[in-house]
Amino acid sequence: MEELTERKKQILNIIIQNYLETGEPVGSRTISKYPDLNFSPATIRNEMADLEEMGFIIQPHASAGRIPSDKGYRFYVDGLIAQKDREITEIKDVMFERTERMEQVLKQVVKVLANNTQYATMISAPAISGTKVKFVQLSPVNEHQLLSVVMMSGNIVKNKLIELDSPLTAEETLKLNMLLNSSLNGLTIGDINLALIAQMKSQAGEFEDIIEQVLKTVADTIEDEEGLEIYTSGATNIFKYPELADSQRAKDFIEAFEEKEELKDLIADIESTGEGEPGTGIQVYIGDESPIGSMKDCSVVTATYELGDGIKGTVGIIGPKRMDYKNVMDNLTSIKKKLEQIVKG
Amino acid sequence: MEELTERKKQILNIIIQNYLETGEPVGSRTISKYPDLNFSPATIRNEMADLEEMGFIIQPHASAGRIPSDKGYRFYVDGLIAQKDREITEIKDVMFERTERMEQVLKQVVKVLANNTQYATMISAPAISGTKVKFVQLSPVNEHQLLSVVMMSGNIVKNKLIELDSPLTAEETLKLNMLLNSSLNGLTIGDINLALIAQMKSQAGEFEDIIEQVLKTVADTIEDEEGLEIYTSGATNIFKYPELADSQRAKDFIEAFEEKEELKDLIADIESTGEGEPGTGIQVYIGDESPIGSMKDCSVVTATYELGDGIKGTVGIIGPKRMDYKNVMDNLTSIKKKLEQIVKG
DNA sequence: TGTTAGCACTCGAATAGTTGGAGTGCTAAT
DNA sequence: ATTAGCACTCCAACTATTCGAGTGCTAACA
Repeated sequence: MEELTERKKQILNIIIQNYLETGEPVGSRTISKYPDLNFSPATIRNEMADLEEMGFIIQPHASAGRIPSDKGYRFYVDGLIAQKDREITEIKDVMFERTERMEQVLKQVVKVLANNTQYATMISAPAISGTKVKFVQLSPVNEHQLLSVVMMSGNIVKNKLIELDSPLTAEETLKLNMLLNSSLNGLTIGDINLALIAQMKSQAGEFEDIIEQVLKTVADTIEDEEGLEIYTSGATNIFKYPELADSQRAKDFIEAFEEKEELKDLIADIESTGEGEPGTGIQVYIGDESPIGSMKDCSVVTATYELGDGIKGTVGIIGPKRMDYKNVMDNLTSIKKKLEQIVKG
Repeated sequence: MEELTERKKQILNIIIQNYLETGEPVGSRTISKYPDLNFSPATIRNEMADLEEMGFIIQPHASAGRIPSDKGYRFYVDGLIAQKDREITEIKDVMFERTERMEQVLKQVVKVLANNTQYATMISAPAISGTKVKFVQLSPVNEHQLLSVVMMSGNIVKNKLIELDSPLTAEETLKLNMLLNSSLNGLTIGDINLALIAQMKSQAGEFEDIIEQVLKTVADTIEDEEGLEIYTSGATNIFKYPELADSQRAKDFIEAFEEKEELKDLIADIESTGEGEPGTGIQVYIGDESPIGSMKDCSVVTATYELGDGIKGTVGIIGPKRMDYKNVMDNLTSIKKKLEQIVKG
């Protein structure tokens, strides 16, 4: 893949910026009108054909202008991330005064962010990310019940009664115990990802139900202890963006916000991949890059905030791919700073 | 208004039931095909014209069949409520086993209900409804701040600092104190309804902002103490009903579920009006009867559950006007029973 | 060689007609 | 009181038709 010439970059940026503003496909005539680009539409068209061939832009249909592809957005966003001088948009709300409880603060944060950006927002409560599984023990209670005991670091123990469809032999129980311990020992919640779960299930064969229930216990334990609580706001902002507002998509999207399970997966993914550009703590998922199916036509921008001692949380904004990335990143940076100040100040 | 003849009742019931099933306007031909009604379409049409004149049914447009009006639904629902032999649809989920915390149970309840009915559901945590306002005191702190102190029964005290646009004279403060105490003293949260608020505001004249803030403090106090928590589920089920699924309506509806403030108003209203038919504890709001604007095209069916000692909560289902009232009422009755058993068993 | 004017072409969005059927109200006959 | 018959209405679905924005290509040009 050849490098982009300066002029191509310029045109690509114009296309993206214009599309972000208007939401309409951008044509060659429009671009040629930009003052810093003195070329005829025909010339622009040639360049656009190249850009399309390289995969940066797309033609929705033959007689329309171009819109950015995911790769195009990625180019644009990477450019934004590179320029470090993030402008701190002062959050002017009277928040963070009289912080009765962290919970209140977080609820305010998502609301303010949703208001400022007009996108959907979420935040995870600060949590210690180090809690690890120490051991797991399945013990038969009777023919139809199995007691699962999970111990986490810090000697936190949690029990759960699992109902069995059919009795388990002692040997089978032993095998399951070994599988669980060898797979889970020493792992944090962040390490337990979908791939691992799938793998364990396949190894467990017919007992995958039990695996699932044990994992649920582990998850419950960690959540209870760490309080992996997620607050959201502005999910209905999705209706502001016609390309997302059809009912099936909107339903799935809002459901993800109502259930919050998928959001937890997302946050786990974020925290496991580590922060994007060093220092900023800001990460951007464009379209399919996000692990959540119902958000494949969205972009997700997140920031991780740290309160010291490994206590951290994630705050994120989810909107259409053509979101105002700059504003969103500024807001997140600002919020991140504010949150981190709470502890110190 | 003349009484309905037996035949008119029969026809009206057929129209409603058919419309509930199909969602399509019901024509005279369709009705005449019912086995227990041996009349020609023409005869039915005459009756239908009468029913329309009386306001029980509506013609969406000139060449369509009829659909029930709110009054029609009311007729039908009243008929349902009258027949006391509510069928207890056994909730077959494994719920209520191992009730770790009430919170968990309630979250399960709304989910199960939403699944069973395919409507949106809500439940308020059981709360002591007896907490009353003992006194309210406004004290000037300085020119721009006013301290409001609210004491509730049980000697629960809550403070809030109110910002003033302009200073208040001693006389004005006294007047406000008197107004607040005379209006609020001895009232429970249920007694403080919109009408009362409006009345107080009008009496307060230019100080209505202050009244509002004081009332907010009262509400906050009660909530904190009583934990008026609301759990919801299935808000996105609204997309299943085309007549409600247009984006503006859906947005407002789902927003109400996200914010929960309006739901609290609704529950306050329910608890203040007392239970509908004695014994059942089931109440039905059809369309405009509900106090929530975003639900004017919906029906709300609620049941109040009591855990004894004045501790009670409200569980409700919100769906389209053409909801399956019978199934919904059965489900609510069943849940109500189950919840009340938790304490006893 | 890079740029541009000109032109035929394509495609979607919007608008306007066309049709068919379901349902009605009215009248006159039973 | 009931019903058959009929003219009428209106929506929903479908089918042109038009319009304009935008393209790719070719040939001319600097």
